[in-house]
Amino acid sequence: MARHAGVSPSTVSYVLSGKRSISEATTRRVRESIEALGYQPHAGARSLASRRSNVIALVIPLREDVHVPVAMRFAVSVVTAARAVDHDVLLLTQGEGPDGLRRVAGSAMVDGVIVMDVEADDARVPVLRSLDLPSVLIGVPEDTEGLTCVDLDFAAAGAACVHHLADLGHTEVAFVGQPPSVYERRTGFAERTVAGFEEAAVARGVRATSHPCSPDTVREVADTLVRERPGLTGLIVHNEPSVGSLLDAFAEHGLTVPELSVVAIGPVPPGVPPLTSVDLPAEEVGARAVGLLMDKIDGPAHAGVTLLEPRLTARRSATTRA
Amino acid sequence: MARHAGVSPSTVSYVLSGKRSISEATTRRVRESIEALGYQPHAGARSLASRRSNVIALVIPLREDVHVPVAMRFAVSVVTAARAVDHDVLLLTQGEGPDGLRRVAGSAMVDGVIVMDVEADDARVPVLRSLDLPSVLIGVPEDTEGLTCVDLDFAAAGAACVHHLADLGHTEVAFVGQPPSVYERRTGFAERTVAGFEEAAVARGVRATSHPCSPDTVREVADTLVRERPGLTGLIVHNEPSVGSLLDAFAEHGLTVPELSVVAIGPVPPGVPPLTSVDLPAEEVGARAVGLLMDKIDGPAHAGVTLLEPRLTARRSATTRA
DNA sequence: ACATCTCATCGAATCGGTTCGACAATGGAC
DNA sequence: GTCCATTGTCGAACCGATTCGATGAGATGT
Repeated sequence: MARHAGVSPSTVSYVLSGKRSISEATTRRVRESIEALGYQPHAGARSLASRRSNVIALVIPLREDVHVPVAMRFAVSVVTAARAVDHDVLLLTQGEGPDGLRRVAGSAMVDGVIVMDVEADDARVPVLRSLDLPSVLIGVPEDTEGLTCVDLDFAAAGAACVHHLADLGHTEVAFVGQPPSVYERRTGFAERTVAGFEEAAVARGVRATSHPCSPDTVREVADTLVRERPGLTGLIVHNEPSVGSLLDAFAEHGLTVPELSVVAIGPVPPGVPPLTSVDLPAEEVGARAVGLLMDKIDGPAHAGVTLLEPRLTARRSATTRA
Repeated sequence: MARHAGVSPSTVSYVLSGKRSISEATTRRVRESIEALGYQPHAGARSLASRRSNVIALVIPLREDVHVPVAMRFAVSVVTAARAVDHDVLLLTQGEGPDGLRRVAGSAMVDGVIVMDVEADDARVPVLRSLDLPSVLIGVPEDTEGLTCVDLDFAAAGAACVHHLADLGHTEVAFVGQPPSVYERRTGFAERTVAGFEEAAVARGVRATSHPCSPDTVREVADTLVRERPGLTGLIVHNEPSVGSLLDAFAEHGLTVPELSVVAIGPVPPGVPPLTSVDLPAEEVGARAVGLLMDKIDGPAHAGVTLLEPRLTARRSATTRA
């Protein structure tokens, strides 16, 4: 390569990295040779010499209770954002657990790591602390000391739904959440949503109850609500995969939207009618996570928790109550 | 590291790779040092010297019409299988298209690539041919010359469903397939399933029609079938995300399972009643793909198309017709 | 005209492994 | 006791970039 352009290897490197000034003429010659030879620097050599692999690791969950399409949106947005800053993404699954982190860190395969689906007391967090590998969590554990986290402000999201319904005049609402297992393993976002919901309900003087819900307890949950909360007029659903069948179950009891006002948290399920909802801005979260990670990779960045403000979009599945 | 164990670097390398015989005593000493120091070889240095990165690329689709959970199952099984043979997985999205392949190949980032969601006339195929990068396709394009492909035998799957229904005495069946866009871009598996279905229907003398179906045409499709195929008794659904709402739509016309016999192709949707179906063996496909890729990486392997035999599991959503 | 400074480029060291040829020690075979 | 093969280990070259100090050529100041 260098020979083809008639310059030294170091010159080529400087043309590519721009770390020293190179004359325009030389730059052109080098670029032409690059083009002509289809030259691409050897990633391994580069990472060896520069101590940068230009790869980040993404740990994705593969638990059965996480909603896969949502996880995938995060993953795709992370890849897209990473590519935009010239980085590739190595896929780690939960399978290896903390050891996977140790491995990719120890072998210098990656410059940093993004961890999804963080639990309140996550086994990977101490490992990250001990590893001095730049990392960003998507999600918020209990103890965030020294950590960099990004997430939607789920507490605010839960509260926003309550406020929306309360503003419309509702005084009897219920929250239908994630499968029980999600709460049992203390997944941050689920807990925080319920907390935000309950707090806001108290503040607004709204009668409220909350109910975990998995795909096969949908009917049960609906039955219970119809039976025990006869005055119920508002429903907040934080359970994307089940919202469809949940509304069907209510319909069988004669309760249909918008007679029953419904607000969803999460991506809007394709279906009629379109639901009033707080969207989950996966693209933004992914992009922010990558941005923060890059900051940490070059330069000692400030740790901290970034919570994205929820945005509620009214779509007429929630209506005024006298 | 080498110094800590009192041996030369090459000896360490041979202990790790096993490419030369090393005395048991030395091996033990080296292993102890590895343990004590938490030593991990530098991936870049290794790939530079050995011309092997021990990383494979996985190109995953992110089109809106592919069913994400299914794609994810493939991805996870590929990662798992790759880890089992000491390889990591680099995630590429469709975003970069063929250039992504060129990039990772040119920079020697990966030893091979697995491509998912292959179309009949896929733009990435010629690139793969030109790249001399070991590759395996999950899916089958039109021209498979020189390619290594793995997939479920979707034609056989489509046929198996027809045979199952025909064996049960059905003579009027319909096939509800993927969204129109999937056929328009000529995705291999979708085309082959319909072909297998139609062929088998002719062979068994069954009256058959096939119908693309997207989430928002579910009702339309059901209406059409009820109206135009009054004698319909058997339904084959190759559309995981919509099967639930499709059956609901039929139910509204008074046609319920198992009065209407239903056979699904794809992962069984969680719900009652459990459907008779041909499962999509994602784990096996992923593992096979990785296995074949490893063969190609070390050793000139034989190209060819591997089609996994479909397995139909009767689950009583399809019943005898007099 | 001379010292100084800047700009562009080069050479050499370095990153941390792998691999091959060489070599000493050991053990049989004759 | 010599010769040869085998086994275990080492040394050195090499993989292909990056990076830093050095250097030569011009430009600038005086």
